[in-house]
Amino acid sequence: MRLPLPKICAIILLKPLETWMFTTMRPTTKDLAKAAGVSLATVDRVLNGRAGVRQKTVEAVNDAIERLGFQRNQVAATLARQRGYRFAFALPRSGDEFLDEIIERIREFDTAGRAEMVEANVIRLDDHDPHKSARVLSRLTPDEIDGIAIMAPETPQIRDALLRMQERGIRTVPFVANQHSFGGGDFVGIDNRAAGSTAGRLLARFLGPVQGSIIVLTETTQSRDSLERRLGFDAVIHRNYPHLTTLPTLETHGDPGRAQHVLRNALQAHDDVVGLYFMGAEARIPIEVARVLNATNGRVTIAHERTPSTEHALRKGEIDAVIHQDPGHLVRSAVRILRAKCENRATLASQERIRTEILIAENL
Amino acid sequence: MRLPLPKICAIILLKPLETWMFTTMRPTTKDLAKAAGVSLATVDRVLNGRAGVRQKTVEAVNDAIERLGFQRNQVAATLARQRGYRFAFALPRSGDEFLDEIIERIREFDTAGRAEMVEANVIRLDDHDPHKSARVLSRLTPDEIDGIAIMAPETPQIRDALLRMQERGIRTVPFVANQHSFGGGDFVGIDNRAAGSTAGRLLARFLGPVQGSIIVLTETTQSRDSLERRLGFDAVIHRNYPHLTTLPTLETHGDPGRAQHVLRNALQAHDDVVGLYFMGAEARIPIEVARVLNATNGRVTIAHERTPSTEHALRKGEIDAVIHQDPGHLVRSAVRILRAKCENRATLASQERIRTEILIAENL
DNA sequence: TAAATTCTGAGGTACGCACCTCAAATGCGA
DNA sequence: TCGCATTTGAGGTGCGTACCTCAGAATTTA
Repeated sequence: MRLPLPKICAIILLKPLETWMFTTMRPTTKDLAKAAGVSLATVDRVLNGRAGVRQKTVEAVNDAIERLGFQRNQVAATLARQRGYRFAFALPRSGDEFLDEIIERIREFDTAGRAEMVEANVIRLDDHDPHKSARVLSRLTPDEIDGIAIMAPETPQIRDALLRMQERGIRTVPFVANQHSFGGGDFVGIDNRAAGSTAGRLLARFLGPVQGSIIVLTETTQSRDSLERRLGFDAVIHRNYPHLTTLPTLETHGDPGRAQHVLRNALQAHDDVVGLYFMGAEARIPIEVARVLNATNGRVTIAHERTPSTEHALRKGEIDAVIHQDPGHLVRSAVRILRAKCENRATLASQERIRTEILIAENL
Repeated sequence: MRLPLPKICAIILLKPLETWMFTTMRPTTKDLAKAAGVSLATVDRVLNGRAGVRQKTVEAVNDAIERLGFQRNQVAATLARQRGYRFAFALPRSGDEFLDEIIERIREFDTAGRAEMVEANVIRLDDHDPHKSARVLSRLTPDEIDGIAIMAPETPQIRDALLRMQERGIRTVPFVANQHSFGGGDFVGIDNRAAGSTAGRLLARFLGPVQGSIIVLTETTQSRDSLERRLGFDAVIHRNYPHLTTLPTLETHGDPGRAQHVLRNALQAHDDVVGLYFMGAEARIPIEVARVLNATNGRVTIAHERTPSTEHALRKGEIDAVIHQDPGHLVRSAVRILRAKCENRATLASQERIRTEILIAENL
């Protein structure tokens, strides 16, 4: 039997150097079987949760796993599966620039992941028809797909479809927006309340002692994200900066005309506007409209998500900071979580926390 | 022969949904051999760069690779290697809190990587004895180690040791600090000039219209990192904020006593200090000293690297922002780069760029 | 106690590639 | 054209696991 911890010291002659060593041999299922006093077949049954093993035997095997420090070799396991992992990202059909970035990262990941037998896919859901979306999700079978990251509104239909998918053995994880943490505390994305707080703090710090009011502009206040960001934003401003006033949230509904209208109105109604907060994921429209109205000039402006629009505006000094979440990290984290679920492994929470990044022109 | 692109459509009945499909079969070395009209042995020779193949044959195989879109199955390749990947991080013996964080992440990675047949190791180098360090590195053989990430001063000895390691077939990558980009443009770490600029911009923005001078404190000005950060910092301040003056860099040499001395002197010599920039990786000492001297109170202060010290100071409001690079990303990126080198693959530059993060209390 | 049921073992194949050996074919120069 | 070195082919083994079958052992039930 090969023990888990025989090591060779890489630099045995250099004792004074602190170094830990490389493991040479790791116990295999064969070692496990011998240690547990059962056959390979039984070990396989236990490891893969197949039926037909007495409780006592299961415990004997688990005991041996513990004793040997056995870890399944995922490389061999993946190869033996005869098929790679197939993950999908269910995203809304209507998208913004940030969504485009995410999709590009998924494509990149898919290309790179081939060699590791991991594939990533995008499914576009009709965001205005929860029934249809739910039907699409309900049609997926474990044959086609191992796991799915979902960005979809929290309707009862979707919720139900998710539950049924999980029952069929498809792993799920809520992704970036529009979803409760659901079915086990996993969630891929930033804490939007903290993101709002960050924006608020930064806006106030950049303003310094200047007094006045702040315009808050977003696509729609209906979304959970907007709500949370607004909460975090207001909390910081109200608690710490009484000389600043936050105006009611304005909505663009994704329409440049309307955006221009509401922004112009707000600027006319309040002659003391010193800051703007573009709260939604689609900052392109607010930025363009603000450019036309010359609204950010002399005011501090903060937007969300790095996209070509925000990047350009940041470089030109039209806006002052961008609160961001890295789409590459989002994608890779989702895949890691889904894969860990497939393999019944835990994930390192610290590694999977998506950072709320602050971008200014200098650290783009 | 199996083509690379036969697909099954996951949602064939849902045409209106945009979706790309899952690849079912990928060409194997066997397919490659058939397509190139050579044997498996020859394919193997070409793929693994073994000698004894006519140029014309090599081209035929490469041609077939191109035509089929062949990608080596890294899962199978890793399994067949009969041994996992062994990577090491050569780090200075004397460390700061940030180095501790990095080491912790290496440990985490090592634990998690076991299942993927990747091991990570730490080798501590004596930073005051380049000869000894070089000797340590020179002793490493490809049997023991596949690649190494190196944080060590750029002495001729080290440089030489690195070259010889590369000749022996050990992959290397400069890591975080003290190293030129060396041998191919890879470097794991942030752009320190940009980091300095970021710090400068942020400091100035937080200060607003306030006039005065800024104290810059670091461990030693000898290091390349300090130099670059200072350059970036000064560039931003001088170009954009003429009402601010940057004072000459003060050095702590890692000594709290000395730190307190130089800081107190500087504060006494200049009664207009409005900001502090703790430029080194070890902000603990400056923070503690500043606390004793009550130096940051009423002044804007920026430090580098998230550590228990900086995190605590940020939460307490003793400092205003931290410029950070994520140690987890550093470690994983180094491993990805080393592994890609081992497998003769390219890496996605966009994925490997380490972000210069800005942390404030709200986005910790 | 016999029969039915549940559990277990032994053995196999497969995944895609790395690495090995040895014989045969090919190309080359003289 | 021969002899030699170089190049190629055929075949093998092994990595650690998944997944399969079927016979026989152990246990439970009637």
